[in-house]
Amino acid sequence: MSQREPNGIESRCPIHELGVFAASGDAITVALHNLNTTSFHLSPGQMVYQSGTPAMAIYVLVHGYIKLSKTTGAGKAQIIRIVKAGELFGFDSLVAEHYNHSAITLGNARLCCIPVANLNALGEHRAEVERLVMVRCIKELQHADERLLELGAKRSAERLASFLLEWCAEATPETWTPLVLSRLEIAQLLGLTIETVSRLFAQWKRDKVVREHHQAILIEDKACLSALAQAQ
Amino acid sequence: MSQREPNGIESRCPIHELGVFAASGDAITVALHNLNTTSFHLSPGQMVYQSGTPAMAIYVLVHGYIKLSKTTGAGKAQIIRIVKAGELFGFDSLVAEHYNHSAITLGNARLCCIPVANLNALGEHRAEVERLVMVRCIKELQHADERLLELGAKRSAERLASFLLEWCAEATPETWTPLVLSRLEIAQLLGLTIETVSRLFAQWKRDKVVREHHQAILIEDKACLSALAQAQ
DNA sequence: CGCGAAGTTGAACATAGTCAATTTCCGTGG
DNA sequence: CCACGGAAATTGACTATGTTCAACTTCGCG
Repeated sequence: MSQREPNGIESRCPIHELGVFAASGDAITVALHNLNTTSFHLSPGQMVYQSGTPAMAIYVLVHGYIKLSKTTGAGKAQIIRIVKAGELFGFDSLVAEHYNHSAITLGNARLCCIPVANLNALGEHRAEVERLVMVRCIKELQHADERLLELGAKRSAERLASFLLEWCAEATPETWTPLVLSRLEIAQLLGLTIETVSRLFAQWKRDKVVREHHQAILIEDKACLSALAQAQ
Repeated sequence: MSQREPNGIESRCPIHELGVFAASGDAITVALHNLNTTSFHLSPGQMVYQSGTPAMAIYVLVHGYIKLSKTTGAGKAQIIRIVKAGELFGFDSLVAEHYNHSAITLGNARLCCIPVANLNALGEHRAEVERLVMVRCIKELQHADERLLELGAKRSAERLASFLLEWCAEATPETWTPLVLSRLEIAQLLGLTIETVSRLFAQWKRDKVVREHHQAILIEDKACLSALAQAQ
């Protein structure tokens, strides 16, 4: 799967600089060079892989955001996870024939493709890389546990409040955080409808809990939003 | 083999006979003996580990069922996963200080505890075992994806129908499947209330879609239930 | 039997969904 | 630079799905 950049040149993948493999020692860093991976750019809304398609590579997101989603028999979509820079996705390729969800870019993205076949090139370091993958996978599982709790046991306001708090987790009280998701995408992530999300935003803007400018948001009253996230 | 014995006495763990490690070769099977794990019995409703508690072991369920659950700040519980015989749980111990959910038996259970510290005893085979853990973990992640779709994008009837179909997946048209979950537990698994679950069961019994005897169920009209699971 | 827990059922209610009408936003072309 | 067009978002009115509350029944077990 070798997509090309607009200029047609693929660039070396900065895989060893990424969070995923940041903790690895020198030996493994060197070994990763053997993967000879390349990074490439994708435009907004492009598909990295589609659900049901043969799974042959695991990916590292270098820059941007990716949404992983699944669709119901009736055509209703659910966003499974939002992948952030430095994270791994496409684990399916390590155990299954096909991907069990689709991966689509949100905005411009740069990612690094690691064909599973290339893992053999790692030789003795393969185990170390697999260990890193295992660790990441377990963390995703923990994250999934949390999301299951959100979807199964929380109301609309609690879900959206929790989401905003997590999304803006790194923001200081005065920094705006780009909201790369549309209302539809937020709805698909939280198991709600566009209208419900829109109404909650409107309410909270009136109540001076959050502010929204172009595509960015700012939490004005974090305490209040935390309370809203905690149910009642 | 797994001998039965009263509470308190531990017996050799039949870990190498289990589904988790069934695919492993002879070398790894021998290596697993080095873990020197023991299996033990738990009564219905006993806790294996509690959310927030130090995580120091990964478990293999030898016999019975375990529910993994999480609780909301407001005290509302969500069942994350039902562990079946032969499956692994407690992955958290491999990456985190604490478990992020609780594990409780459903009925009598026999399980095998693998303290993560003991993995060092595996020596060169550690990587192979970790690979097996990684594979299982990825499969759990796929399962979690499916559950997220259920909770986020399906209605009550679809969720319950899907659950019953999966639960009775191995049943032939005439075999009864023990339903080890109470109405409350089904509700907590599907993000519904006891009453909603009860009403759906009542409806489907009237419509001759399912039958329920003591603690067992039988799907009478699988086609109909499949249709119900598919939304509309 | 008789008790308590689990499950069922009904009626009222509330949360979120649906449908529809606007409005806002944003990119494109005149 | 403005006007236009289409997509996204907002808002309102209505509806429906599922929850809540409460009464009642059934089940399992001493």
